[in-house]
Amino acid sequence: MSKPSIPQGTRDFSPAEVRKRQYIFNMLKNIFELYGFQPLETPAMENLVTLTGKYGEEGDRLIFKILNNGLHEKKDADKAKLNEEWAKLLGKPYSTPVITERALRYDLTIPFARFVVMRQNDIAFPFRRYQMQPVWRADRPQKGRYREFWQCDCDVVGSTSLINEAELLSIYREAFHQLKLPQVTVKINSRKILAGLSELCGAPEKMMDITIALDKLDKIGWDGVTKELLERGIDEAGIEAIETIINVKGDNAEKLAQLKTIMSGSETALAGIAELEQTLAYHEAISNKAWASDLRIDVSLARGLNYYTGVIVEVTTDAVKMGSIGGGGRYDDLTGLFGLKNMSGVGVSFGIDRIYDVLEELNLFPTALETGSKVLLLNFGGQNEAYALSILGQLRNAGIAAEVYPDAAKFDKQMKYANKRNFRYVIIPGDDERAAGKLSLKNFETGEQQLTGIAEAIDILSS
RNA sequence: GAGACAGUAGCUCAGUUGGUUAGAGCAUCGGAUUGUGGUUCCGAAGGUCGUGGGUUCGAGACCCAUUUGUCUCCCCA
Repeated sequence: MSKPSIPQGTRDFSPAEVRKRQYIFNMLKNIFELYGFQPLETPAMENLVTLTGKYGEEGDRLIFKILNNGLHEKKDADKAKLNEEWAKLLGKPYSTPVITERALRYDLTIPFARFVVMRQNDIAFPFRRYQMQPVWRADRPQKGRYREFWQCDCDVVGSTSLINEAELLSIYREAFHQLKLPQVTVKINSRKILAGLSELCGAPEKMMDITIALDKLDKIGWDGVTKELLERGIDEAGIEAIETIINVKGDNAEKLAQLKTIMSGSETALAGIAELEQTLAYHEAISNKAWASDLRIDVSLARGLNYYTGVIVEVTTDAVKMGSIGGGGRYDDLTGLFGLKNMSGVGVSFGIDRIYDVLEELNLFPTALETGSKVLLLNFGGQNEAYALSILGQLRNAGIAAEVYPDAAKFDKQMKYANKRNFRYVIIPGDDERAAGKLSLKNFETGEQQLTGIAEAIDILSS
């Protein structure tokens, strides 16, 4: 007999783990609702064509494809076709509707864009929605990386106002503040500054190369970035220009002022700088001084996804060695991929599995999360069992979460069960109690026990 | 796609340059104790040592292959 297992990179969530995850989900949901976002859910699977080509070459390889079923029902002609396609498939990274035409959701943004295009006539724009669902990636799992993980996304589509950016920054900072996550940095940058950067170093067509190299600054340092820039065909003068810009120091206002001077030769960069300035001003107006996170302009922030066009954001914590715990940005033409032009959107995503791992590692979950039933009724069988059931019904009618031990097992066994399940009270409805029309109520934290009437017990349990 | 490490009871792990019948803790079940748990004591059950081959008088240990998992690079949340 082989031991059961689950697929690599997936996890079961025990009752205690689910409660902790729900603690995060509920907190985020409340914030999203407070900011006027509406819930949305989309299918676990999408048509493959909806997803392919949206996440870059690397992303396409990481999409989980679903094998068509019902193959046994195919006619002979289809079977021949099938064999032919299989032969092609085995050779190279190739896919065909004969073999697969559906795939598991890779993120929440593309399905959202698809939804917006499909329902464009019903939606009141600007449309603000949040979505908390699992996504799947055929990546190699490692610390903080899973093949099935949840994203909590929050996007506004149909408005170019930077108020949206400012509000999303607030949502991030409010959420991490409420979760009490320490040493959080919300990094902000603009794709337009990166585009301007590539103009200034004389290689506007190399923007992707520059951003990819620059994104690794934290990991490989400036020397490593220099090396990578050279490999990607940036000349010495260009690298020097990049270095000047990267080395801009000071608070956000000081950085912006310096960038304005250094990058005055690029209209694009100046537009990006103005965007950040306005975003920060809006954010200042709606933010709360109590939020502990650091909101910092970081010119080296790049972000992988290629559809971002304006402001980009990424959230990290220095408290634990972990990749980013959230990210997002502005995409001017997301729905254009599905034929709807001039529909700008901006959104952020919370990586709640990583947030969970960080809170767990730092022991930051509230201790009172493990609730569940408050009281267990012991079972003495026969008429006592019937008596216990009548009490059980009365407790539940009074809104008290209660359970009865389903078998007339040994007293000791039932008590041990109550202890292990962390019940706060145990009710002992035995012969004596039943004869008196009362019950024994034992407080499992203090060990105290008292004989009371049912109404009085309900009073105690309700408080 | 590339690399490092690991796989022994349900779980976490010991296991001496290769030497009788492979151990512990926790969990489970039974008993001391058929109305009093969390902190008692006694006992029982539980193993093709991931799989296949090889070296050897002898392999849980050494070698090769394979598989699964963890981690790192790449990329990402």
